[in-house]
Amino acid sequence: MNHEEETCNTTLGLGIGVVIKREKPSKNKKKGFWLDLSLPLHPKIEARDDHDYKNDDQKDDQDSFSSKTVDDQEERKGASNINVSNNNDDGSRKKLKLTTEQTTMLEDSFNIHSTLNTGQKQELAKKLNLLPRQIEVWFQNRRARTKLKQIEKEYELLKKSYETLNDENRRLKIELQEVRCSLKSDHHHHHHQMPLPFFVQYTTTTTMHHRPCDKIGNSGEEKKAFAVMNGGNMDHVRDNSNNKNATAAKLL
DNA sequence: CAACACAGTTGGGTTACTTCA
DNA sequence: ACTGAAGTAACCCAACTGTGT
Repeated sequence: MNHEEETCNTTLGLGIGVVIKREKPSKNKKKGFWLDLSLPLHPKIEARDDHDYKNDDQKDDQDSFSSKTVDDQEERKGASNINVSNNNDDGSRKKLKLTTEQTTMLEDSFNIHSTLNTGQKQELAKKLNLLPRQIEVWFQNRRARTKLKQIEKEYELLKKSYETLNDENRRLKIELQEVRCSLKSDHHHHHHQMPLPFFVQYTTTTTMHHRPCDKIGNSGEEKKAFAVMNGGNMDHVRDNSNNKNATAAKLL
């Protein structure tokens, strides 16, 4: 198309006509006739915009079903397949819906191997009466879906794990608060030391210069909780019962 | 350079839901 | 209050583009 023709094609007119409105067919939508008074100011451009073609070369690609590979082009020559025609009469993109049988076979094949070599692709395409390119695209999309689902699963697991730790952290903070209160009142009224729970030192920021492992209690429960606070690592858990009372004194 | 994988995007089709006459 | 048509948002998925290997 020449440039002048394209830029000058802006006619203005007044008219009335019956237009069949293009709508997506739907089960709950009935077809009908529409009286449309709207007038495209630039029909040629509008028609192009519908399909979002960036240039003529790309349009050509679309028309040839993006058959980039020799395989596909060869395949197309002899194809009498309805799936091969990619565009509607009005130029809009046709959406292929794979049959249940095709999907089942593709799924079965995907379960065996998530990627295909050229031979397998050709064979499957022949079996399903599709283009190798369509097989390729299906496998790409299928891998993407699998990956997405995997990521979603991992996200849920991490979220659960985070919530559990958060709850535990909140619980321990409350417990610490209670212990501190009782210790303070004991110290004030009776002037003698009480044994401190193992975790006191690790949940306060004032005593972090001490190695955590030196202040941990000796019971199984204490060790486990300490490991949780250290990301599940039990390596630093060791006998330190001797330090507990001294730690309590320091804290006060 | 061809072939391929992958991430991201586009657009057609479907479905569930809402609004309104 | 009920019903059906129409509008819309959300979703799915085939197909595409761009990039890297």
